[in-house]
Amino acid sequence: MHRHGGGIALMAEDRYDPQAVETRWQARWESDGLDQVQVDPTRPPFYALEMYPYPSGDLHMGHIRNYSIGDVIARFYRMRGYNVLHPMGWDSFGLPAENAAIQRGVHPARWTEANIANMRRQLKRMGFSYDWEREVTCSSPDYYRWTQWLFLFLYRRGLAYRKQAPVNWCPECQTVLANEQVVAGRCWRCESPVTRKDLEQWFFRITAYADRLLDDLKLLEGWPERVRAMQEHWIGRSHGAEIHFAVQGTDERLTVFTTRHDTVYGATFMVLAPEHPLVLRLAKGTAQEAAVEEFVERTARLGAEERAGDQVAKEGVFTGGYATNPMTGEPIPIWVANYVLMEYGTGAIQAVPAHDQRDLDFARQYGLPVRVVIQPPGVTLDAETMTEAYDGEGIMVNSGSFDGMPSAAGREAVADYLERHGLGRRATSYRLRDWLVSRQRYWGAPIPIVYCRECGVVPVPEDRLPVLLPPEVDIRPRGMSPLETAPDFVQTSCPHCGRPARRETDTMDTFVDSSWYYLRFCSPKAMDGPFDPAEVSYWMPVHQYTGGIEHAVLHLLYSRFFVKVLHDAGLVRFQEPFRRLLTQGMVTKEGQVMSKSRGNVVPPDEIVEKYGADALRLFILFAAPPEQGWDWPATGVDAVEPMHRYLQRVWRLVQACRPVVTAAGVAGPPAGPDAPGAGEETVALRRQVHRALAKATNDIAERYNFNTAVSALMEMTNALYHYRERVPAGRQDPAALREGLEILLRCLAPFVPHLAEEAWAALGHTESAHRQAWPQADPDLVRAEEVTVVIQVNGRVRDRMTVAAGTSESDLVRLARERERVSAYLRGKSVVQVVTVPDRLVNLVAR
RNA sequence: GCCGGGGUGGGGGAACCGGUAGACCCGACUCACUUAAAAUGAGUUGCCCGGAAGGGCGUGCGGGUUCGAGUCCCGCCCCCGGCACCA
Repeated sequence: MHRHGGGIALMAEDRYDPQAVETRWQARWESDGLDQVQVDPTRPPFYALEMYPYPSGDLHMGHIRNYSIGDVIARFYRMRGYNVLHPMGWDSFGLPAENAAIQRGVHPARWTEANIANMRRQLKRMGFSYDWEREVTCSSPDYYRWTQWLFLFLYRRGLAYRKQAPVNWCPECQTVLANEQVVAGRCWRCESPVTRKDLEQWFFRITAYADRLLDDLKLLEGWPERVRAMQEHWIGRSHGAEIHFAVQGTDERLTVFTTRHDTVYGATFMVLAPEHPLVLRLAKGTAQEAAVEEFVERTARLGAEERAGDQVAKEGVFTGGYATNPMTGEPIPIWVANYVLMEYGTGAIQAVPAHDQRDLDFARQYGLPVRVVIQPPGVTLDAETMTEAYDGEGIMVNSGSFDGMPSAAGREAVADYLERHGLGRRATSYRLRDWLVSRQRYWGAPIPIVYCRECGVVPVPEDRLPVLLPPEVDIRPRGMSPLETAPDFVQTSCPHCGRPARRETDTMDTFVDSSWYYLRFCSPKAMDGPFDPAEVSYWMPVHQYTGGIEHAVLHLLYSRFFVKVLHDAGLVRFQEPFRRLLTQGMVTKEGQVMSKSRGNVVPPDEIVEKYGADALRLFILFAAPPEQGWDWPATGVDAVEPMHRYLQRVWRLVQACRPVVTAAGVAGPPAGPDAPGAGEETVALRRQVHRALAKATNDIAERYNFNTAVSALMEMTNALYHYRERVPAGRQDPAALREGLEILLRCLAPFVPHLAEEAWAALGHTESAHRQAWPQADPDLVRAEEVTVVIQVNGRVRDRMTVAAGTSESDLVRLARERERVSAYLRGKSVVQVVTVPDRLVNLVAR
């Protein structure tokens, strides 16, 4: 055994210095325009997109993870010959800028600019390969002009409208919120309990696209199941029926929505939502009037959480009115209760306590009758004593001429009957509501609408866009739009008749900005429209979108809606914006979200300073598969150190091999596995290198398992290191070493672009490592020559043997039975069955 | 409650189609180099019994299918994320 003492020794000055190397190459790449792209019809496009950040001031670990993943994908596809669009921009409208302005007296625009400058610096320092020429900033007039244009585009298509409605109000943010932005009754941003307000607001008619948004989820095979499930649930389509109930003593009728019209004979009472317009009218003049009024008033005051939260007890009062069950003709009492929502269905339900748990709870609480109309298989329900409603399928009973019908068939039969007799009709209901886009805040795109006393609601003509945000406005929140306080903004003339008119003073939800930014990136400087159709048709749809799961419903649903509208107008050819979606897991610290207020932030800047961007990138990719949540280790910044050590190891390897592999005559291919001169160790090395290459390629392209791709590259490094260290110099093939090193460096390029480039240049290359083709694994080398075959006796591993790959099954069995250790286990027994898996195992079943 | 994802060494995580459980990295331990330490390199490291050879146990729990189960099936438990009176 020969030993080299200190291994691959290096002089101190040869240490890899990430700070110097990384900044040097960043400057070089920038001046070379390495990452800039144009449409090129001769090459296949690949649009690699990561969700653009809100410019909060600093990159956090979630960004680093998101963008490191995206950068590997972008660089990988570039090396595979694709023309890769990889842009970055800023989701720069939004509340934090205003809050900072209020707290520190700095204008939101200035605050935003400063944050963008810092975060752009941080992104560049990470070496992400963005085409910065395409940077978009959605708070810039060049951008929001087109956001306004798109608002008008929706308006002209009847998809933007104004209505008076009860809306979610966040008292902390002093603005309204869309349903998607209310999480468990609280504001998604500040977590304050949301209250209700009755306001006239602008909405986008996303419900008109509910069916397509739902049905087309099936097309999104490249999306994670959980995201599709979340959207499916959010849209919440239910097929059922509307049934009309006549209100006794009036001409009124009450319509309910139900998915269980097969249970209509069991409807023993009705329940209305407290906001239902009929509630007060029904009670009027009855003994119940005062009680109903009191109840309605009391529930109206409550916020969403207190009103409809999980732990809120059901509560209601009898309205004094009766309806007629259209099937039985019986009078049934009409109640009002907190568990019925005005927003869903018709705001009224038929209560079938025997077959709906909520109705049963309510019926038991108030002593209302229970009637069994569906008989489950094998059990007999007792209406008097049952405490659990039976909501499954069964046989209809107590249901007149429908008795004996299975419930599924009964639904069809009842629906036919209702339709035939004008008592109701088949209907579909959705959870999805229209998207409320008005915001009573300053830092957003002004809604481009003017109100004229003569002409009414008048859109600002497209050629007068953008409607600019006035710079000097008192933005302190006061429950109304800050733009109200800017007379020069508010007072305008009607674009239609020229008379004095008022501008709309609300701004748009910032999710409108992000619903189309991916289109703008295709032609960021387009002057004639939000995007250039030719450029968009080359790049779109996005091939790979990477971002946080928190946008599973919000941003991803809104963007899908926008694309469908644009598609219908013939402006884009595709139906879906994002072909493949990768949602990376959250980075936490001690199980908690990293945040300044918690004081558990691991600052990327510090890591970059200490170990370099490459080490940080590699660390976060190596730690866990991208979809998985992951907790930053207790060692904090220093957790990255092992990756720094690995990069030093790669560098030492390259330095040590350099004189040998760059010597004259080494450029040719190494001797093949069958060449007479090829030493055993050399072939073994090449097998290891090519096998690791094949694994890394597959892990990146097919599985997005960057952690295992990195581990394959580490194994490749170890194989090269051991070859160089342990094989006697005379038997080392410099060409094989060179081949291995060059494969390694090209594979490392997407992960650690700076080190790869520096080492690539050190091997004498003058063209960038990032302009190289991704290496191809040689199938002859990937294929194993010798394999370890496991020998089992009765399913337990008892021995292993090394045989030539492809050894026949009969030979395998013969060889296995010859083994001493195996025969010891077989002594006194007879083999009754033999199972072989070629190249893997032999299992001898003996008794 | 419903939907989605998990539970594997001291830690992060591998095992892709039912076929060598624990790749790779960290930590720990031993050794070399060093006056010493760091760095670097060589090695050991799932648990238990054993001096060793060797044997037994082992992927949340209980069953099952199979020559063979981390992987498939049935029934549970726990953790994370989403939704939550949606009729």
